[in-house]
Amino acid sequence: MTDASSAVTEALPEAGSKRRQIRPKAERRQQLIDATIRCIAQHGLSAVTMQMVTREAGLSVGIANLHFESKDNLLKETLRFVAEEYHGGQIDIMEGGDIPDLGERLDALLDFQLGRGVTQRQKMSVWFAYYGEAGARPVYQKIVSTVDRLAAQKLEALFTNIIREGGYQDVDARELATGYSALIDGLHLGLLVTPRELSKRRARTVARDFLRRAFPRHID
Amino acid sequence: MTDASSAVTEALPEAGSKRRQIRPKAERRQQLIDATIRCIAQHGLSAVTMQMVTREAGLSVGIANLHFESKDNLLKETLRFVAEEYHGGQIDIMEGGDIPDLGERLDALLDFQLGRGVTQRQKMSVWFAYYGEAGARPVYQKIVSTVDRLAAQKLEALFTNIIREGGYQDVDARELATGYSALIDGLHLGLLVTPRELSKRRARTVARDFLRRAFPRHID
DNA sequence: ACCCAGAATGAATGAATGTTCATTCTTGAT
DNA sequence: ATCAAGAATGAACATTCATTCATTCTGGGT
Repeated sequence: MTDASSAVTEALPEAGSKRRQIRPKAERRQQLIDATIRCIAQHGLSAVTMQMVTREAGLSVGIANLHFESKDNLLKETLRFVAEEYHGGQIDIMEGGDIPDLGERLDALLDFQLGRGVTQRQKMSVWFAYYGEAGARPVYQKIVSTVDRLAAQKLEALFTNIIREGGYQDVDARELATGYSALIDGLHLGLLVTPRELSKRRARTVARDFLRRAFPRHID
Repeated sequence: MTDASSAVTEALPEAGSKRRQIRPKAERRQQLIDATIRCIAQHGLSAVTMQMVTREAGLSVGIANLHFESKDNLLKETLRFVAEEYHGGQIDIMEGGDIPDLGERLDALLDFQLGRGVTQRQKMSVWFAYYGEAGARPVYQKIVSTVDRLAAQKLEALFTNIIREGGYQDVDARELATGYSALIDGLHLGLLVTPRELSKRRARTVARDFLRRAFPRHID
């Protein structure tokens, strides 16, 4: 898990290649999940069909039900993949022994959450497509809750360390972590829905200022 | 517009009432929009069907295409209604001559954004269901952008006044408004997807602390 | 060179859904 | 009472989609 940036954007395999290839199950599964992500980002969750996904993957319709039992399951597994990739990436950074300085670690986290190119936008689309359905789908809620809780704990731990190190007064790590997470989610939403109003640069600034106001001796 | 809390929760009309009623067009339209909101909240946007909506409204299938030309249009109008209601409510408070004290006005805004009961949760579901599709649907993006921009301007104006009144230094109204809006959106998301982790009370506290940190002389 | 486990295919199937429209019913005006 | 305008109905239709499965094909093992 947590390759942090799988090649979802890769082009379709060349047309004309009629020859049927046999590949291991795990590979086909990932291929289908990647295609699903692209389809959701481009057409929206409610418009995604099996034919669309398998076509995007360059495979036949029957294969989806061979490797996943149903469409529902494919969508569920796709959400799980995106959730684990995103949260896994965050957790790697927050635990990260590779960055000893806590301020720098914060910056790296922010970079991960609001950086990157087109790929990130695709993932964002998927992310919120599922959020939209989560209210009516306990399965989705559970998947997101599980990874979310872990990431929230790690963030709280990081904040606790920073508060101790900086000797900040009147700051509650847990509450600040909740606020920061919500802020990042809200900024993602803004980037997705009103990209004209909110540039990636400005989103970064806003998030950074939030952190600076809380931890002035660690940021900037 | 901006009744701020229409009776979307009202029960179905008594069964057994076979008598067909003729009502003005505007009333039927609202009836169908309300039913659509309930259906989206309960079943998710992608599972909503015309039969489901008209049944929920206690009407026949044909009527939806009589008052709205298509399902697409019904969904579009439903989004427009929710967007205008939510943003309209905010704007009323922010412009509000009824609350002269700026600190109290901020509190009233927060109350509107994170208060209320079940109705609010229904609206939230609808809200994010559309956000999820917005990436792939320019129409939705446009509807949201339009009302969003106006609300953002009003919020910035309010913050500007508060900054002037409080003599706060090193605070940019526009940036703070972006941050606050994103924070509220993110908290809504948390309330919807992980209600177990984030109570309404805690969401309020988090948002309030954001404001207090920025405007200490106006909050608390 | 042969074989076969199981990967891959895609035409066929049946269920679900959006939309239409001929018909019925209601209401207010005459 | 009568009538016309148009609101409301819901069976019928055409389409789309998920799923199935009989068949074909592939590649590693012998």
